[in-house]
Amino acid sequence: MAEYSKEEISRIEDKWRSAWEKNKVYKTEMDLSRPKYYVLDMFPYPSGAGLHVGHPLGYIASDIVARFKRIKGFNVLHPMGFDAFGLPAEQYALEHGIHPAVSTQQNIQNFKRQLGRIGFCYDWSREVQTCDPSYYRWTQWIFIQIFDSWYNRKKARAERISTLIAHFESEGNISHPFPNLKFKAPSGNDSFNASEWKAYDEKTRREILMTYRLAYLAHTDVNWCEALGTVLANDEVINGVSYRGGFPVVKRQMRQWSLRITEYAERLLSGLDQIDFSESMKDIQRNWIGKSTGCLVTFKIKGLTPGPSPPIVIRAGSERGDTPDVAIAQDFIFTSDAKTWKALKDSARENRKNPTEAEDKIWQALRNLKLEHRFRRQHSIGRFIVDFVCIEKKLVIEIDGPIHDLQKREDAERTQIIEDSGFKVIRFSNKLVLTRIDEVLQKIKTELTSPSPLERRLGGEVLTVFTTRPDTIYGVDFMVLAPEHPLVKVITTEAQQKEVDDYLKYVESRSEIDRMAEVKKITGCFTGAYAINPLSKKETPIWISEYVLAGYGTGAIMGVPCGDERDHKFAKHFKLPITNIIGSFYTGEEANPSYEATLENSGVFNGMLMRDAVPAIIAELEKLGVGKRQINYKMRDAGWSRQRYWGEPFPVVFREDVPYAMEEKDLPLTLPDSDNFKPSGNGEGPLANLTNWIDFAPGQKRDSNTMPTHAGAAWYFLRYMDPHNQKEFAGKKSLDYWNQVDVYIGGSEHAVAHLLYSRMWVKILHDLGYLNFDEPFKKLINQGKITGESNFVYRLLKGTFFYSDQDGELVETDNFPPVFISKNLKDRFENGTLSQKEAASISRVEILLNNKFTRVGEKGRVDFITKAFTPMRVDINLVENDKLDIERFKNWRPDFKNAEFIFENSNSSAHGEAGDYLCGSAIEKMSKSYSNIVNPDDIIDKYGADTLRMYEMFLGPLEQSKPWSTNGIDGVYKFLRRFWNLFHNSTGKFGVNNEAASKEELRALHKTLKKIESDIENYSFNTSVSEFMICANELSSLKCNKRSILEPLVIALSPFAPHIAEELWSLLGHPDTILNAKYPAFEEQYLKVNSHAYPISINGKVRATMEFALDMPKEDIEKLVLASEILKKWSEGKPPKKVIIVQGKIVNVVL
RNA sequence: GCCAAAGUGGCGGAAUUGGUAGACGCGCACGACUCAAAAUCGUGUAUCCUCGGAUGUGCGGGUUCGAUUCCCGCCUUUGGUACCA
Repeated sequence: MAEYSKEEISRIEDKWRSAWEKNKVYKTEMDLSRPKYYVLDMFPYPSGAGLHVGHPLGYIASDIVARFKRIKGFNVLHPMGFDAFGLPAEQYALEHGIHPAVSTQQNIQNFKRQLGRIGFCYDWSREVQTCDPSYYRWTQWIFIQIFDSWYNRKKARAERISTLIAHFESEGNISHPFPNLKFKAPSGNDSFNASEWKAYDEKTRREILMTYRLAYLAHTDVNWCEALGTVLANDEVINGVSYRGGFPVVKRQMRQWSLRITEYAERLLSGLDQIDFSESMKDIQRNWIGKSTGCLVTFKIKGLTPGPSPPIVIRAGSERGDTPDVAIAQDFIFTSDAKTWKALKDSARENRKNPTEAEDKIWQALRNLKLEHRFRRQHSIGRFIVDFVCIEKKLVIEIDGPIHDLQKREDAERTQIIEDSGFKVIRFSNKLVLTRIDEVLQKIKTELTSPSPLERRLGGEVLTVFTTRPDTIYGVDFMVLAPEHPLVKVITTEAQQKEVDDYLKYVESRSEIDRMAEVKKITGCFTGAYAINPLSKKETPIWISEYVLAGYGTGAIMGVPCGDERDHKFAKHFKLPITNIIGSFYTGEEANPSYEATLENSGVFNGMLMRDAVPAIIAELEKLGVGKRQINYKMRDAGWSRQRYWGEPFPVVFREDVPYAMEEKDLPLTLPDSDNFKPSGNGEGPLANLTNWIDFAPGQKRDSNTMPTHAGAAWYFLRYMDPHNQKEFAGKKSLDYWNQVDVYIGGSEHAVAHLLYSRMWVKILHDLGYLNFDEPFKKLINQGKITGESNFVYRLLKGTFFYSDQDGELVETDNFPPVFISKNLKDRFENGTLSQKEAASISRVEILLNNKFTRVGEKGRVDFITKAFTPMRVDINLVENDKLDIERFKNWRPDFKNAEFIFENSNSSAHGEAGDYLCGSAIEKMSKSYSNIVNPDDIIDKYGADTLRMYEMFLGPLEQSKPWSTNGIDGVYKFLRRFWNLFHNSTGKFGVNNEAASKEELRALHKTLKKIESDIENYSFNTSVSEFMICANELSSLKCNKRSILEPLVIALSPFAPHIAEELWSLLGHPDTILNAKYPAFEEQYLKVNSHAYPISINGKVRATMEFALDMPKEDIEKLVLASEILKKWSEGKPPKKVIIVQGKIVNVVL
């Protein structure tokens, strides 16, 4: 005796949820005898705001797929977990003093409770939480594997670092040059050989290996916010200022971990062809990877004749003590600034008095040689004192004593800094000087006779650019360097020095905000130098400009104004001549980047189509040895350090500043418990505050950073396969069986970061032999975002209350309660179209406030003298149909207790009497901070989980974003009731009969079975809900309550509305759960019709329909149509010109 | 700016190897039941109209017997990206 009422729904749903849990129906085991199917949701970050109706959209869809695949006979893996490390919990801890571990667990419990109510078929025994040490133990383990790997470009795969060491030992790095050309061998060369490698000490070797590791430590930019004293994540920086507070953010270098994802650029790109992601998703990733094919072209720099090589002035560098600035000055020699010079003077003198044996030996030898260049000893350069220096030849000689051996690293740094100032540094060991002084002197002589570094650069150095348009090389009118380009220091002429200095200063002064605000602003400066075009031999001026980025390509470009818009603007702005190589394609007004033009003014390439000239010119450049085919990627390596507490600690130990991976047996490195989450203030993470943890053993240090939340999310789908494994991140058998995720459903906001990192980690694990697949996700579906409707009240701006005092002066006061004005009234007030009545209503409030708040001695008057109102979001639960619930609003926040309102309805009194306060509204994303969250619990309380599930699907196509609205939820609710009623008689008693089904009934059933199946395969759930409705409507009108029809239908409905389906299934007499039923096969025979109502169109307009048998030949149809009354009526006697008959579709007669 | 997706009744949306545009639902209107209301059930519901018809899928063209669907050119919205040579 049951009606599908609210009480009954809640009884049924509760009953089955607990039965499912009790019987562990969702527990999944490996079963090699059955095909597997892996359905995955993007696991949520458990926020304090709880689940809103947007979250379940994707989860419902995946749940339908999982349940459908199960009744189709697959062994379905459908797990859920939590992405539980992250910033919000840490910020919450800072604000409320609740430990992230505690708030995270609370939030997870709440999420699980909410998810539980919707009836998902998750196997919770496989739950993972990224913040659980038993999970992040393996995140750390994988990190170590990545750290212990390098990318073998020859084989295009990751390998163990041991294989790299083997290469180094047998042949140095000749076959596997440094991944980044910036790196040099300790000798200063681009490569080293096997014997050099063998001679390096442990630290040097480790430093070299670091430049190859797939997880590596290097100095990289962070977003430093001085005002907040902390480092910010990229998404906490908006337009160059901090997301909170709007403080300026600058780039600052810090030593951090990065993942060398750039090595995988090509495979991440080509892998897209094998996976089923939407085209737009692939485009976003392709865009991000940003591959461009082109070539490097080297231009000779026209020799400069600046007279004697200019002396060098070194300023001691900034307080932080990094690289000193270098400038070329006119007259005097100064190798430190005055202050540093002074500071170092005494110790230099001291050193000169007490030379080491080796130093003394060299000094005497140098004097005896009577060289034409003078050496100085113990001379300060920048902030260093060097052993010997020849200023004229910019040569520094350093003797490595026993102390030097202990500080190789510092020495290398020091050498670098000194060399950056234009000196060449040569080092000799103490031992060498003492035993083989001749050899040493010979080396010094050779150095003195060879050109100085500056001369060397000027004479031999070339300017290399990257271009995707080598075909335009004859159109190069100028070259542009990034301001940071190292050549700038070298090539600038005396005449241009000041201008260049000023420009560099300007660029430096420009903050991120300025640059972002004025992206298209054209600035630049001529260096005075010229480059020689390798093909046309033309000399073109070399400029610097901030529109050229140091970090991409070579940091230099060739300017082709007729073919590139930016180059064109640059040329116009600085009035540079423009060479036209594309004839009429260039109008003089704007650049034309076409490939279709025929080349002119291009020497031997004249007359060639640009498209064809690209390879031809590359070939020519390669032949001349001045060009090389090159592929560039926009993508950068992924910064992997976060200066945060609530994340995975890096499983490394620093000894003498060299990082070593922790041993596997020592994992996990657990996050130390602490209540101090404040940033350390010096740019390091909060862990830096825990010195006991950082300096855990003598001579050993830990990393104060933690990993980003991407780390835990990069592999969680693998852990689900074998979540309790204590020995491995997942067992090989499980990995092989469950394999790739068959369908992954989640939001498109993870298009780049999460999906790229997951793909990269899987590729690495694959390369290292742990996985037999190298793409994690076979198919990706992006569910649309569900946006919410926020409501606004309009508060009179603070500080806009005035009263006039005794002397009639207006005095500002804040002595008044908040006043809110109704939406439409506010609009009219703002644009000055208030009616008289409304104006009166407002002045009534003024009078009222006047009476209420004017104090003794404040003989004043309240005036609204501005029209400024602040929109303020109000909790949507206080608003219904735009009307604000005044009483609840007053209790909402304490400071609104005494709020005053100016109501919409001007007829009613402003205060105390009835009137409506109307709120404004806007569609925004659902967020706690917008107070516009719609909680699925409320919907379930009202309609039940089945209705919620079907309604969310009915809302529209899964992938489409849409605003939440409950309009129409009744339709779904009514459908379920109607469906229920098919199984019950008018008194609510359950009963089906066993009569044979009619043709119509069978047709209705099988049409639905077919449509549901194909809709689920196409992720078109909104249309499947429609189909169920149509079917229920048809069966209702057929008054069908036959078991043979209804039973299969319940199975088909069960993925969508599992609770009602399970109840009906049980009422139908099945003791086992419907989850173990089989999806009924549809049979084509029931769908067959033998005739079709052909629409008869005349001249393309449908005029009538005629019923013909489907197998009627065209000729017969034509005859019948031509003879019909319809045609007679419409042809008006005109003879038919042509008759088109599409069998089973349409007839069209052309007159 | 560039790249991508999308524009269909009052609303959510359906239909694309080119073949009856508006399925299904909401809303609305009318009717049945009821003393009444709710619930439920039934009927109708793109627009215009001289009631025969005409128009209609963002706008303007084109291809076709036939275009929401294909092609060209615009407009608008949303997402991605931001001087990437």
